[in-house]
Amino acid sequence: MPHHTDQIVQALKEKQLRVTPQRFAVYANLLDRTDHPTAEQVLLDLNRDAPMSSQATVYSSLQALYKAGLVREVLLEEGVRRYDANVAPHHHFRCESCGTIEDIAWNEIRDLSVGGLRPGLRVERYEVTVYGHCETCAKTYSA
Amino acid sequence: MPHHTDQIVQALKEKQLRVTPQRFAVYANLLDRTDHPTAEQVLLDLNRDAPMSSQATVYSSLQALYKAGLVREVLLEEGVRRYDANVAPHHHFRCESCGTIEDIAWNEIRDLSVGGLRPGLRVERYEVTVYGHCETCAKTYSA
DNA sequence: CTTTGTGCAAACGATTTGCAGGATG
DNA sequence: CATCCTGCAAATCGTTTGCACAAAG
Repeated sequence: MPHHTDQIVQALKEKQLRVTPQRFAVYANLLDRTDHPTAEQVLLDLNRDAPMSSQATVYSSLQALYKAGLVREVLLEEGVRRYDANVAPHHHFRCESCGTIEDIAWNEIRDLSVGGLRPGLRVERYEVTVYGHCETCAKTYSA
Repeated sequence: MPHHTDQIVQALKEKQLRVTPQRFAVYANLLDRTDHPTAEQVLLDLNRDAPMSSQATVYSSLQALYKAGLVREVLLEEGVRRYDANVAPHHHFRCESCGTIEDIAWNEIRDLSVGGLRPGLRVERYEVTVYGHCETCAKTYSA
């Protein structure tokens, strides 16, 4: 339980978001997982035990959190929109076999020289996506 | 007209794809543009003068070309699937103001050390996405 | 001629929206 | 107590599919 109720409430309030049970639950859920779930996965998780939220509300909560800058969207597969509560700059690794996505800490990829691009372009930020196979899949489908 | 009819026909045949007017047109269209269009944009372009192809056919042509490895999908915005006939490895620049996407030649970004990742991960390839503002937008909304 | 592609319209799945009732600040 | 949120159902949008006919090899 790495995240305190108070911290979450605090974060929401700072962003002028009303603290409702549903919105709180969505954000807490995202903070507690690192698997970049989709809206539906969050919904399923929230309603695992007892009904907690509806589809429409999860979508709107995610949208609110996104606009507030508390979560980011991760787009690495066609037609799949994932969410991530880790908003600090970082990169991603995607396993081509099982599809899992894991974070790569920002400083694990260094020395990236983006300075040499066409002059006139104003570079603001960048992101690296690494594709390959995770441990498990590398073993299973090894080669 | 940088691409010859014969080359296109040749490329399709090599991939065991039947050469139909529609499929030819879709591929030729992609080869002639660098703006990473969506399926709908390709369709509109093909039917600009006279009806040339249908929605379903453009979708299936793109799918066939994609599976054959003649085009790639580019996913930088939520819910927008773009296509690119440049299948050589390269990076992308996306203007946050006008949304245009342009290619960054592979060798324009060097010295990327992907070796330091968690051992066990088998890295196959990577891609860099750079976000910022293009010349035009940098001027207009300058800061 | 056998196989594959085309085009229409209907089907689909993820996301969004309209709206009435309910909760938040 | 004014504003914003929830949840339901209907609407939307891009993409896919079923099928009859046409074209490619």
